[in-house]
Amino acid sequence: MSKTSKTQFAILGLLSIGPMSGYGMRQVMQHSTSYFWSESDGQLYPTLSKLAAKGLIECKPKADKNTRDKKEYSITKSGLTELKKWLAQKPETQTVRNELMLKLFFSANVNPETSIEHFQTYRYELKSLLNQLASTEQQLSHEEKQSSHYPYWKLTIEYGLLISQAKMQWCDLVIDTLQKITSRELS
Amino acid sequence: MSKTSKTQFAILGLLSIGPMSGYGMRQVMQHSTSYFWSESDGQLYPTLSKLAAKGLIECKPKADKNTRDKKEYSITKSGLTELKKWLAQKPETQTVRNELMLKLFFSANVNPETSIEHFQTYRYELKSLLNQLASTEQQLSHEEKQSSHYPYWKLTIEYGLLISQAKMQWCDLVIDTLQKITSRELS
DNA sequence: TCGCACATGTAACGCGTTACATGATTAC
DNA sequence: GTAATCATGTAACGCGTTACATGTGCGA
Repeated sequence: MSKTSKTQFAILGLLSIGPMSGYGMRQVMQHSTSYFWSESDGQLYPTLSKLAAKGLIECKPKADKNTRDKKEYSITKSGLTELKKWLAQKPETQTVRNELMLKLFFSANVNPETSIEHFQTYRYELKSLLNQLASTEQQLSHEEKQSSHYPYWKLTIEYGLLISQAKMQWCDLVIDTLQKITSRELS
Repeated sequence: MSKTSKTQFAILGLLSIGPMSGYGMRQVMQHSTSYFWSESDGQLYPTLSKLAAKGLIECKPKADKNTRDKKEYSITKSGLTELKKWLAQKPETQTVRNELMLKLFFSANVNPETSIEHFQTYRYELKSLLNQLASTEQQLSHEEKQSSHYPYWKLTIEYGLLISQAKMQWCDLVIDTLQKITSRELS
């Protein structure tokens, strides 16, 4: 049943915040949602055209300034209705595919040192995500505190922080366990 | 670069544990890895044929008993080499797409009650996953303690437990925050 | 003037899900 | 006898990524 692409709703959602260009959407997603949602160009631009054709969004080419190719989109009434309809529906529980976990599950086939390296890299990646989230949280509490979106955005950041911290703790457990296997193998 | 399907490695990995039928793989995945990895029939069976054609796995039709259609596969030497090669490679950091989070991010557009319902459902789902993981952990410590896979399988379960608990705590935070918004709106 | 960020799009291609198709065996 | 489980497969279809294509404006 997960047939219909969610790209359209990601776009409608972003435009519910305010008018924006396709490029602007990419920027926002890269800086704010990348740890739980992202879109590629190949999805984004064609979907913008489709939504405009359906009348869910409108395009106002910025001819007023200096006629760059820039296209600014905004959400229409029917677009907002569609978005609200989707938001009211129960989120589908998606099938997960975590390669790191799949590898760990079969890692009895390789020496523990190999796995330890992977997890040290992973730990480092988690750390930089945590730093990034912390600075986004700071920024948010300064710039958006009055917005109706604020509590919701704050909750998503909270998710990122809590889950990443939990993953990091688990990472430490993994590294510790694997190191014990190594020393047991040596003795 | 994430072009090559990981289905083949999931299969090779399962066969590194022991000989198994396609159906058997489905069972194992459903019971042991579904919270971090799953395969659909449409991926599984064609990939089995491809791997057999490449000589990475072998098929021994169980003609000895009562000639059911059952096919038992086992991994070959070159298959094991391929698996180890993959395990040694750094896991790719995959792009995440979490619909629950995407909805939350835009939920200022709907009333908080709607979101609260979604999160109560989600919380319930997390709870049953936790129960399932706890019983799997019990089973594992009784049946597989001697296996070289044991520490690795235990770590994956630990992941499931820790992350699900963190998600549940966050869930409580979300529900609590949304309820405060509701009561503020009423006053 | 060179390279980067801005800015929009298209085409190819493989992946993965869903639904369909088929049939045997077992338990009630 | 009939429903559920065991068991294997195929075909259609859309989704999403990657790479390609193109061009502007700006700062070093």
